[in-house]
Amino acid sequence: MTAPEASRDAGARSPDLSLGATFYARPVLDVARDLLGCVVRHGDSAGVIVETEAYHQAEAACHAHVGLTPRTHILFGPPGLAYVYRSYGIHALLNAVCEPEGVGAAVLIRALEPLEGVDAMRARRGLERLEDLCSGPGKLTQALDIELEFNGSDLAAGPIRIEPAAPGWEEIEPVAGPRIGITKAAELPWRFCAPGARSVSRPRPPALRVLRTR
DNA sequence: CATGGGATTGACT
DNA sequence: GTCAATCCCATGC
Repeated sequence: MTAPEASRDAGARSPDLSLGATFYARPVLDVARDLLGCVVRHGDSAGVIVETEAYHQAEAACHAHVGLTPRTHILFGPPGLAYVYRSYGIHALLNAVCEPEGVGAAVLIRALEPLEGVDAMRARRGLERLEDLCSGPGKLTQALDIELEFNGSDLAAGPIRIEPAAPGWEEIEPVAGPRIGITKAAELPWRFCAPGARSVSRPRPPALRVLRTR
């Protein structure tokens, strides 16, 4: 995939070991791939990112495509902020603002592998099975208690934090496919999944289905 | 000010 | 596979 060495060097870490603004200031496709394996933490719960999607103002599926509005201004702001919005009137979806300030782009966090605080996740989701807790963009925000109030918050400073991937993730080749649930620019292969992950949302990319038969 | 669409999920057929 | 639930906000009258 991308050059992991260059990405790691470019992705400066803040003192608390969260990923810093220079990590997010890069091309949104690079960030979407490099976020696989990173850890989203909020309160006592945390999970490993196993699925992302990239959005950029140049294509119509991105909220920033319409330009600068009260709703989208966060997307054009400094990289490394959280963009949280309500989807279908029901779910809060978590994004990481990317590219330099002035460019509207973000990575949607679509699925996590539960890592810590699993019982709290179960309580908030009202479900038991591990694979059902964070296997979707609306599920993971419910599991981690992420709501609209965190829109514009700093993903390095918290309260929601994204931490670097554990060693070894830079060698993992993401499975790319078309983005899910959109009608515009649906042909772009800007969805990225970690191969072998059990908590990827549906529909699973064909490449993952093959890996999981037997 | 009214309207309509959307980056979803879960229940049901 | 189909469909309803339900809310923010952009757009247009």
